[in-house]
Amino acid sequence: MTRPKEILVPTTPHVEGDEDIGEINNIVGFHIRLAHGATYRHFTETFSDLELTQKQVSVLWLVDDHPDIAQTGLAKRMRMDRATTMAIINRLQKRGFLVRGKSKTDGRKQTLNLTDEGRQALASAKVAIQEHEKWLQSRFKKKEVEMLIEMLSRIHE
Amino acid sequence: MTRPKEILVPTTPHVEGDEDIGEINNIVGFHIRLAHGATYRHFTETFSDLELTQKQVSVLWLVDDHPDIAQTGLAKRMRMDRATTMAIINRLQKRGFLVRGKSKTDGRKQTLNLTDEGRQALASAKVAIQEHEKWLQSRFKKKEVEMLIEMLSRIHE
DNA sequence: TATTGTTATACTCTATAACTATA
DNA sequence: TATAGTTATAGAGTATAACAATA
Repeated sequence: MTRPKEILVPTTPHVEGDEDIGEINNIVGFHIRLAHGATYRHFTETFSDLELTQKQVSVLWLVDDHPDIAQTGLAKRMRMDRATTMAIINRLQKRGFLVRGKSKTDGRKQTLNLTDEGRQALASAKVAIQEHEKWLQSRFKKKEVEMLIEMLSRIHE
Repeated sequence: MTRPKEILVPTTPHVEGDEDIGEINNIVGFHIRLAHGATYRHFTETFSDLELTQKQVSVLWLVDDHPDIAQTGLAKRMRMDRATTMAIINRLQKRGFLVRGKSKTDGRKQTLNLTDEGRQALASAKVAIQEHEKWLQSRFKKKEVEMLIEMLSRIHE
């Protein structure tokens, strides 16, 4: 194992010759995971009646915003694999929330659209999302929310 | 379905009487999930040789920092369920990275400690984490990293 | 050749419920 | 009663690989 040449942003003071990368609390990835976990749990509680997951709501929302979107288009926006996208689409289709169609311009592609039931589910979901976001955003000032979104975007864009 | 009374932080201009909560891109939770996904994927690539997940590394790290820690102590620090913690511990034990012992002060509790193999795995993991964090933190100035961690902490604490 | 959708497969994370042992 | 660990179970997300149809 070769010794790393560069140690980036050691937010804790380092003793000369110290090759430790510091405390786990200074690891950004650690906090992203914890924050995601906390958000996930609160979301699940908020949505226990609706029985919709974060992913499923996001997909419904995006399909509603982009009628006739193809699965690959969805996959790109969600930063997901094709196979992963399929799994989620299948579940939503089974519950009658969306329908697959055939693209007129490209025989390989399919179109995705919400059913009336899907639109209704999305409307309920948006009410719950609002509550969920209130829980989340209550920790921040308006400016901070913008900053947080901007910083997170730098990671996933 | 009752109409929500309060609409918190609508970062897009709202038409009078508009009950829509806005664009999905203004939802903090959406960005947390995307950022987590991106981080997760990069982590997985970085750790493909070591065959360790984020959770597993975090557990190794925390056990190393807190010798004789009990599973519930670990669960608290990781914001995890007892059963979820068990599953992860079991995998790490099977690979010989940590050992369970008996607490001398409380018969119900067990102690967790790394084996030499576990310490070696952690050392390798920390090198990879460094690379991973470099990828992550390269998007930010040092001050921004601190801010991001502080804001994420408000969510999971 | 590349893209899109599909299927099969497998692993991790997550949570709930019920059980045992100990405090 | 409450806490700690355990086991069984189940669902969701993630990814890889291989295949068919189309561009």
